Amino acid sequence: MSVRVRFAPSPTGHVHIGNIRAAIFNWLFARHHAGRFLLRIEDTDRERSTPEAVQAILDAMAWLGIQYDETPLYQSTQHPRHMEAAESLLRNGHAYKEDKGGTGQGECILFRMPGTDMAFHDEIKGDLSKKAADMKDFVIVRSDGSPVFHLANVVDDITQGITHIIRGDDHVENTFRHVALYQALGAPVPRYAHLPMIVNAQGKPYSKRDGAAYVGQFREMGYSAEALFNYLTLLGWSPGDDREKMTREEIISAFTLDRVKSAPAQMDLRKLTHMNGLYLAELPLSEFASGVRRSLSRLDWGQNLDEALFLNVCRLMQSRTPLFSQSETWKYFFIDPPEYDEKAVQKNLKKEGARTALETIQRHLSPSDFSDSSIHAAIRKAEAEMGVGEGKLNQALRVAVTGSSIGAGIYETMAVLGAPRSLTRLKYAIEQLTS
RNA sequence: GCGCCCAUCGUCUAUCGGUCAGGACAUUAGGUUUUCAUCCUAGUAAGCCGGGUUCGACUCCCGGUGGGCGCGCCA
Repeated sequence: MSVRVRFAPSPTGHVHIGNIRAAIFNWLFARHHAGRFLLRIEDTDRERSTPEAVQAILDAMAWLGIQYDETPLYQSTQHPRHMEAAESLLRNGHAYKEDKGGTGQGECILFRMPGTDMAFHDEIKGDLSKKAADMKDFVIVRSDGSPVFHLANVVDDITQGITHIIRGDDHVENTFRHVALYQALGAPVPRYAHLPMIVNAQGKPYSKRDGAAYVGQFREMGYSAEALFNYLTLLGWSPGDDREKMTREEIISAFTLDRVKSAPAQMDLRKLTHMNGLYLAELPLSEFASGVRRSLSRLDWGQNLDEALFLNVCRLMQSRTPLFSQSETWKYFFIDPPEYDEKAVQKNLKKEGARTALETIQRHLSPSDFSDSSIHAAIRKAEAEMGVGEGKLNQALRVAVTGSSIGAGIYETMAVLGAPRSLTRLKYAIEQLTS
């Protein structure tokens, strides 16, 4: 039988990283087995479900390249089927009506657990079982006539012909109920696989309070979809060898449920960031540029930048940019005069000999020949004239021209900046910032 | 409280009874470079505890401890 899996989020807010990881694992499983990956929007909670949240789910999936097969199923359209199932359970004695009282809400429908011990095989956790005494009957239809999650979820999975249910660890206990429902409904029980949770440094479920927790946030922070996808894949799973940075095809072909761990995994933003840097570095310039543009567009100085200059800056900075959002430190390339970092100025410019050094450099620099190699040569001459070692003048020059003590090679930086701007800044620094 | 699950460097992980317990991130020290980053080299760093089983346990079993999840007319 061919594999059919699904991602069944409820559209009640942003897309949590743990949820999207479940989607990724389902998708990987489907692709590995040449099966189908379906999307079901569990929008029965009318109070909390919103169209915006549905869109957020669609956006997150599209961004990460998790394509679903077939038309998405909206759970709210399945109400008749849910009720039909409840009626049939009522008829054959697997369910009964009762007024649980207390709040005077009237009668609801409860599912009658079989009263026997239960067991199922989890593809990740192995054989799991539970004693009859530890399982209670549960509500499947509220007194207001609406179906509860357990019923709707199982009925929809039957409707969609789901063969494998891959979901978060927090659903393990529900599985006994769901298996009983399948059996009472006379449907074949699917295979189950429960993914370990993603936790924070305290071992608690990873939440928005631990930094970024939603897919949209990672995107805003400048992570690339491929890097996030790859990293998430490594949380609770590994290919079995030392590979980490892998292409999608490699992951698909290596992905099996028996290699998924059952212990919770802690999110490590530093490792994600490192991996992101590897991905950004190998992006075609145009793609890197568009990621940066997206990030910069939020800044007051980041819009309508000179295209040729922008591309040159991207080319220069790409290999040292671990996050798109780090481009916010590139302001000095575009805005004159640059913002001078006080500490850098104190350390490199306000010192004995700085003025003379910069003046010497100024004399050797030729506005008509401003390639990085000729700038390089000019600096070497200045150093020779002053009797200092190679590279000794670089930092002072860097601070004078960019205002910052960090950046790409200063010769390349100046070449990108161009002679007029570089020389103007140098002149300004000599006159105003040295002492 | 009851039930279920989990446990290898700080973190993510490899190991499916015999390994100097490997890799990656982070970290430390060098090197390259012009600062930062990249890159290269090297280093520090792990089997929760206690019992068994076995010629031999990180690996299998039991107990303990710790942690997580569940116990809704939420999903």
